Amino acid sequence: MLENFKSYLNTQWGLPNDAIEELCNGIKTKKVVKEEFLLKSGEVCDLTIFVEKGLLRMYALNEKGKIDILQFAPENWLVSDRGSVYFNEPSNYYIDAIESTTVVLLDQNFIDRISRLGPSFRKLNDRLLHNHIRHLNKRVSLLLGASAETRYLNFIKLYPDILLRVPQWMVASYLGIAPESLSRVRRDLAKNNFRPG
Amino acid sequence: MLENFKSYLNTQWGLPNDAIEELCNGIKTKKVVKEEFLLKSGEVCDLTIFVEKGLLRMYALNEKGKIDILQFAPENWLVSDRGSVYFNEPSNYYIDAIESTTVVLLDQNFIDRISRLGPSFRKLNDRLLHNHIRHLNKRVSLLLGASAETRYLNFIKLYPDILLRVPQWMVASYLGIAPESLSRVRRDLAKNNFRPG
DNA sequence: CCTTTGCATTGATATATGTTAAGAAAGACT
DNA sequence: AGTCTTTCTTAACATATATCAATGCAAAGG
Repeated sequence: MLENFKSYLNTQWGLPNDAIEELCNGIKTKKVVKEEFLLKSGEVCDLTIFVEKGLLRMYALNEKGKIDILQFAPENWLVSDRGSVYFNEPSNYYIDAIESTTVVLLDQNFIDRISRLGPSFRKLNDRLLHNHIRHLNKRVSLLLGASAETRYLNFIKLYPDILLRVPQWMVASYLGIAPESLSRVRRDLAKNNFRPG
Repeated sequence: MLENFKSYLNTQWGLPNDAIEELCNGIKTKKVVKEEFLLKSGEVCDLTIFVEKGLLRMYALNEKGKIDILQFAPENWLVSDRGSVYFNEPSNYYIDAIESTTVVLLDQNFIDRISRLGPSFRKLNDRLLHNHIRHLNKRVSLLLGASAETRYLNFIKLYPDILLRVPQWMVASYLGIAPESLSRVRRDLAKNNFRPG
């Protein structure tokens, strides 16, 4: 139970095993069935989600009422609307389960407790924030200036595992193109002897 | 001299005036002429730039060799490739001056000194990071699912001042469209009695 | 086992946006 | 003032991607 989370606490947070057991006592976990929501637009997001097993997505609804996927969150990922948490304001995003998923819910109480154990949480969180910004900058620049094909190739390199776990239309949604367009991009790549992986 | 920066230190960082004078002693400022670079792709970014007066931009070159503007930085803004600073890796971005600009260069030495003055710097930095992520998430979701017109209208609302200070083709570059397309978007908006401001 | 449902693919067509080229307007420089 | 440069606009045309509709397929559920 919670193997991934405990291993994460150990390797990423640098916590010793006894502290981990201590921490995990009052911890909230949850089984999320496919299509169940952990956050809906309009709600204030008050927690960070660690994915123990399974796969989540975070998305927005666009002006045409369609889903735009901002990010996927497979095992060992943290996902949250950080803006909503930090500024305590309603979120514009949804987080739900693509697969049946086991998550660890990190609320303010947990953050407080882990912060008291030393500065390592703060350091990790700082790294996560910077990494997130770096990643988003890259994403923005690809969306600004790269073709659908380039964006798709980049996606494959970055998330080869996710590619195999979600339907193609979700990849298209992440890339900002129609599923039919992605199908054609793939056909053209195949024509030129491209093989993923 | 450095009025904006000092006022920023006071109101945003919550520093008292004597501490500010103390801090500003060894500080590095720089006059940047139009088109002069503060960061080039391939360099490791080792500082954060505060814009005292003037206007900077941060951009990437796309696969066609064209400029994609990630952000503008007018007075009282901080700009930096945070990823490059934090992970000490080469940047993919450029930062240069759109107008003749006076900047304050915040290097590690400055950060160290200001950190010693108390926890308020840390808190502000944390807020800046979260705000940045919130902003980038919004930008990504607009690029994923909104039309050029919607993105332009959003830009006007968000940066009415910048609209008047940069050539239209830079706005187009920020929006991820060709300058001719922006021209058409504007014509169509005008046709329907739209007036900015 | 059959039906239903969701997904991927394809073709035909539509639309938004890009490209090229030209000219007009506005600034910058001498 | 005149010349050069940059910017903006417009038009004609090209292209990437979207939309609509139909089909096939495979997995899920009765």
